[in-house]
Amino acid sequence: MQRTRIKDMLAGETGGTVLLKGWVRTKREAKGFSFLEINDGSCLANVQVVADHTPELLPAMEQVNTGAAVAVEGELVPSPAAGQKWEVRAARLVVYGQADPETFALQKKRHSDEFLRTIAHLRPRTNKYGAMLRVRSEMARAVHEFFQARGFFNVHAPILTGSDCEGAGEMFRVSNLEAEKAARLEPAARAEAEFFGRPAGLTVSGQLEAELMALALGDVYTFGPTFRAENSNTPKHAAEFWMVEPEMAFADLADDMDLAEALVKHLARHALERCEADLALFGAFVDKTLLPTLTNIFAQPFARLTHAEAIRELKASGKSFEFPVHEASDLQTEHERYLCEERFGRPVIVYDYPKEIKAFYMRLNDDGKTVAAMDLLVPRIGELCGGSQREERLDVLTRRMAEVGLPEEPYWWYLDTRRYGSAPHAGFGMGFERLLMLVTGIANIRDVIPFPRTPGHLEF
RNA sequence: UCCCCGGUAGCUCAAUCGGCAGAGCGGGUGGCUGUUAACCACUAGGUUCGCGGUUCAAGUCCGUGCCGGGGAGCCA
Repeated sequence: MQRTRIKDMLAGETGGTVLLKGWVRTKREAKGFSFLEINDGSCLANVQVVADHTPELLPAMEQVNTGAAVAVEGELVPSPAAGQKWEVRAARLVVYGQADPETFALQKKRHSDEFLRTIAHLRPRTNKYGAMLRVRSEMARAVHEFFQARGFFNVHAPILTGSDCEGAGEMFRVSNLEAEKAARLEPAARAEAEFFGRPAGLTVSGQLEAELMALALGDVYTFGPTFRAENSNTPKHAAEFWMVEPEMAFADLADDMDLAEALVKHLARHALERCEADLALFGAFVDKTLLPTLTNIFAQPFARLTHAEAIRELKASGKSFEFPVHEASDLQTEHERYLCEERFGRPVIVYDYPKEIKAFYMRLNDDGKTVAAMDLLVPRIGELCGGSQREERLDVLTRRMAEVGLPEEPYWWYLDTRRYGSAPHAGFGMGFERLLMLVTGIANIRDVIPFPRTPGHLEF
């Protein structure tokens, strides 16, 4: 007999014989029978099993505790008691794996996020993390749906890279050499001994490669892991995270902002429509304002203002910020939060930043002072997307590289795209975990990825 | 990396001025009950993060290290 997932079982209108397999959340003993709450991960809801203490069922039932993996065969019938529509009257009970109640870490009570991080191998079996993982999967699907419906191609950027200075952050070194042997070699000899014959690292961004693909396929996006060796210890940074990076040929900054806004709106709406039960859990126990916040995201256009206008808004606010507001500086976290949480009460896109505080590949505006960059800021989290129109003019690009002290040689292939058939193009990066923080209300990036990698943490 | 706060039972926390180490939940045993964060009674459970110091006496004070959280920077 085929097992029935709880999600399908509870959605059905008729009962009948079912085979149910899952993990016991709680066991309640009564006189002559027991109640089991079973969860199989297919949805947030458990199904209640009623098992009489018959000679066939009792021996197995005595082995069952919270956490055990079981199979139950029985009749799905309307429940006579309040609390659930259906329940299963057990005819057969098989225990696949027991869970010793003396040592099993997950209890029926609520656990702190900090504790659950120390048992990341077991936390998917809790309501909150099960819900997060289902939403995560659904959001990944929605990202692909969004782009593919718009004619974007999914391209796979390399994870191993030889580009030493992509500019987005500190890179992890990758080597197959034994550490002791490598340490004894001179730099040149060491590079030669490396697997790739040169220093290698893990990618900090697929953007440059995505640009190459966009200048051939038109509209593309990458969706893959990204690595930053920054010693960042904050609720919104991880050393390994997943990033969505669309890149569009024949597009300018306005197109870029339109795409980012449409993407975030689509994902917020999709979460509300397709993850209703799981989001209700987050709305009830994680962030009471979650559902209004998400609705508000697609209810109205995002605010858009230039960096200079943002500075004026901040100065006119009359607020005393810890960090002074200055025309030549990037916005501080407190500034970002003021703009989207207080001043506008919705997501905000800030664009046209001073060139000094942005990367070399961003397109120089006609004023010669600003670049066509944009940051999409959302309440609570701050920067969700960061992007720009790319500098497509070879002479301007090489001049900018010289200004910031970047050698041209390692970027010969990048510059080649500006020599041959260069075209205006634009794109951005969206941190997938930050999106999940927005959509679930979960406050720490370590809790929206199954096994978070942060400084000093490589367990699991 | 910098600033602030914290580390006590399996978990969440309390312990007054430096003076006998506590509670709830969870576990075990028994009872009761179509129960549903079940309930009632009893019970076991401690290197108070490590090291060093002050003191008659340290969970508590001092120094130091490790770990965790929050804020900042870096950014997605």
